[in-house]
Amino acid sequence: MPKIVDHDERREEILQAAMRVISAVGLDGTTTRAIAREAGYSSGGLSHYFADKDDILRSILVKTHRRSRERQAKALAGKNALDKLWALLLDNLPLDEERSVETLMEMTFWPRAVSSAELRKFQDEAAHALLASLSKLIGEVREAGQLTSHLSDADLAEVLIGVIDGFSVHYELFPERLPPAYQERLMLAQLEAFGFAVGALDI
Amino acid sequence: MPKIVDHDERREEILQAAMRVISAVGLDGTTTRAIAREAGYSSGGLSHYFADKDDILRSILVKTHRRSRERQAKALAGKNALDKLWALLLDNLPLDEERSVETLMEMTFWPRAVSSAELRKFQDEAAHALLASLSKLIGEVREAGQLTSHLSDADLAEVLIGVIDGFSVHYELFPERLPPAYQERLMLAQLEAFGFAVGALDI
Amino acid sequence: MPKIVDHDERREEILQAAMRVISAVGLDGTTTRAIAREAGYSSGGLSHYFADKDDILRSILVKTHRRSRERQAKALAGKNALDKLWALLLDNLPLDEERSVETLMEMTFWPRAVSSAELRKFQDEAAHALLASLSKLIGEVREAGQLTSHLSDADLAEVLIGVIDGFSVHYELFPERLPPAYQERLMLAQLEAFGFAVGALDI
Amino acid sequence: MPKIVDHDERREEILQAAMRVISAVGLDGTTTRAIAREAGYSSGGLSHYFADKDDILRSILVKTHRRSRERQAKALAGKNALDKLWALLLDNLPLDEERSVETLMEMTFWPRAVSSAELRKFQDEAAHALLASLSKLIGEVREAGQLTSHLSDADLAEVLIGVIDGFSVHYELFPERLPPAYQERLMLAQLEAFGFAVGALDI
DNA sequence: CATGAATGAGTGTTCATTCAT
DNA sequence: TATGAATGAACACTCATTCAT
Repeated sequence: MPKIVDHDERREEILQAAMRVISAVGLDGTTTRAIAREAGYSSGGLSHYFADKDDILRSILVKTHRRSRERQAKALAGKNALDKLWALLLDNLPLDEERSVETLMEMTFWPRAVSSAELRKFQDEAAHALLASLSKLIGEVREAGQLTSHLSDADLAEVLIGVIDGFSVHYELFPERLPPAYQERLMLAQLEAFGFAVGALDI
Repeated sequence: MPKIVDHDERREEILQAAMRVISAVGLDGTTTRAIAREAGYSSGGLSHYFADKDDILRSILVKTHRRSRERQAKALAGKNALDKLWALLLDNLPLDEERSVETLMEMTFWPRAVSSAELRKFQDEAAHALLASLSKLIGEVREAGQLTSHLSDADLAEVLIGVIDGFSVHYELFPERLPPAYQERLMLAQLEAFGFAVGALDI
Repeated sequence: MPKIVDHDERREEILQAAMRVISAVGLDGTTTRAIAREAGYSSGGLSHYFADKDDILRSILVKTHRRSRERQAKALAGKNALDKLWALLLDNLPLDEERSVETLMEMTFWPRAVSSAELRKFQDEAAHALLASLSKLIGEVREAGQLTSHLSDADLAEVLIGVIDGFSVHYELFPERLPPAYQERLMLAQLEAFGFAVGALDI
Repeated sequence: MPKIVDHDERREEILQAAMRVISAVGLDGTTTRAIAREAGYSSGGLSHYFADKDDILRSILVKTHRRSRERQAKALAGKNALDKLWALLLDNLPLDEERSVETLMEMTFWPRAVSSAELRKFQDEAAHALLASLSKLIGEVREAGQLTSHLSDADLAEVLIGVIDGFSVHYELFPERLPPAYQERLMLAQLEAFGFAVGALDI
């Protein structure tokens, strides 16, 4: 009997290792050897689990997005529209280690997406999905009489996603300037400023 | 008798060429040869003007920030506080080709800054400078009775810089989703939501 | 209690698989994994039957030559010298699938033999054996009064083996140009031209 | 002024080096590093002159065929059909160092051609060109009344090209068995056997 | 016996950098 | 100054081989 390993589990471990390496030295400084070493393999050991380097990188994004969707599904369950909106916003901010790493990966791939149609398409779809979710929730909040802004749902969603990604960048670069609690407070102020009934939030 | 060349001018040309290359193929795909060719030099010709590749990249950021400061100095001259604030915000958005390229460079270097203390320090100083400028102007606007928000100047500055960088990212990735006019309109709505007297703006 | 397998049989199967792989992708593109997969084994499974890759390749030649000898022994049995000669010539031409594959293997190993003394020795012995057989048969044909050429037996053998290998190469590269029937016809013409009594052949 | 080199000359030198390496260790054992070293370059030095390894290998064949054509053009000039035919046959045999190396290259690429359509096409065209030349000359010889064979021109050409390549293989593998003079004598016997007026040859 | 995970040397290739001209 | 030839380290990737299970 040969040693049997759980391929999905190994892939996950390797992706975690890859993300650690990227966090430490940047995407450009990331070599397959470094990933292999970090994951506890020798130089060619990753080939059992990933076709090539690009497969690893792509898989990081796929995994990150899937995790994010799953986490949000849980975070939003059983809430009213306003609380859902709040939960969705928080979930897209780098408020804990897990989301911080996801944010960093996202940000790391942004410049690459500029010159890669495939990557851009991937990011585009994710951005549209988030915008659509935000818009829908904002519409529901408005219908519930908890929003007074004259801006359209789409406009509001666009502003909110902007703040999210802006905070994300600044937090990754200067974590001490935007600690999680501060991000939350500012995001809440943002909602209040735009006429959301933040007093009704279940915080 | 050696040929006399204007070093600063040549350096500037080379940096422009480098930025064109980076825009086209991304920072990772950028080679010194490609920069040299784009600038009209042969492979080793840049060594007279830059110590090495890193020197070129660093210089792009230095130049970009200096240009930005100079442009803002002009844009802000002879205006009242509210108009200055508006001008400063607009100047940091990718509303024309020049600022779009600057934004792209900035964004391109973000992930590198995560793993480079030197780069991060550079970005940090620039961010603090912008935050300080914004805070100061916001304070002046408040003193002029054109701001009703109960948020602190610093908090408001932080939110505004967040929106700026968020829009920047989205514009570079999906320019058609956030055309300049739309960015302006949303930014104006943002000011209005936070109680700035946008009616008094000289637009 | 270990599974009992017929080693020789397994070796034979593996060699057949190896020859199929070589035919399909060439000797350079042939990997041990590909051979193993083609033979129905997993990656390391061949090690029970062959020491290493080279052992497999070497064995292909050994096997091919042995097969060829056995086949010729049958083909020549009970014939007169002229018919034997004809049968031997035909047997060394790629006139059917089996001989075509043998020919391809032979040809595949030719360039390797140039830089491998061991391989060259092997090929040399085989060539001498064939030359000797041809010479002997030619001598017998001549004694039987069925050959008028003034060339020596050895010279005639050398020319005939040349034609065989020339046709072999061309057939493997461009099979449609030298279909089996055409090869036979030309070989017969060759014999006739050199004064063999081809009319007496039992075709 | 930079060091100016003659690119064509350097390419030629590199190809010569590559051919030496191939002759010594075989095509499979040939690495770009070995070629570079043999040519007097360091590991990456060939990239100025060849796009990649395949470019080098392809160029060897192209060069070999071109050289062969040029040499034949000279060898055939100002001769009658029979002498031309003889010259063409000799020129395609490995009778001196230059032609021996060409033959070895040809033979080295044969097995690769089996599994490479591009390579096969290249070899096919060359073979057809030679066959056509031979056929045409044979026709002219026949018209001149110097050929009595009842075989068609094409059939005769096919047999002759077969002998050529057969001798080529055997010479490369066992040079001492088929020294140049012996090859010539056998080829002459071949012509005589097929009814060519070899007595009229200007040897 | 058979599996397939793991190794690690070796490959082709790229590219920042140096430097003689 | 400018050229472009040359270097050599680094990279992603392949693959024969080993070996615990």
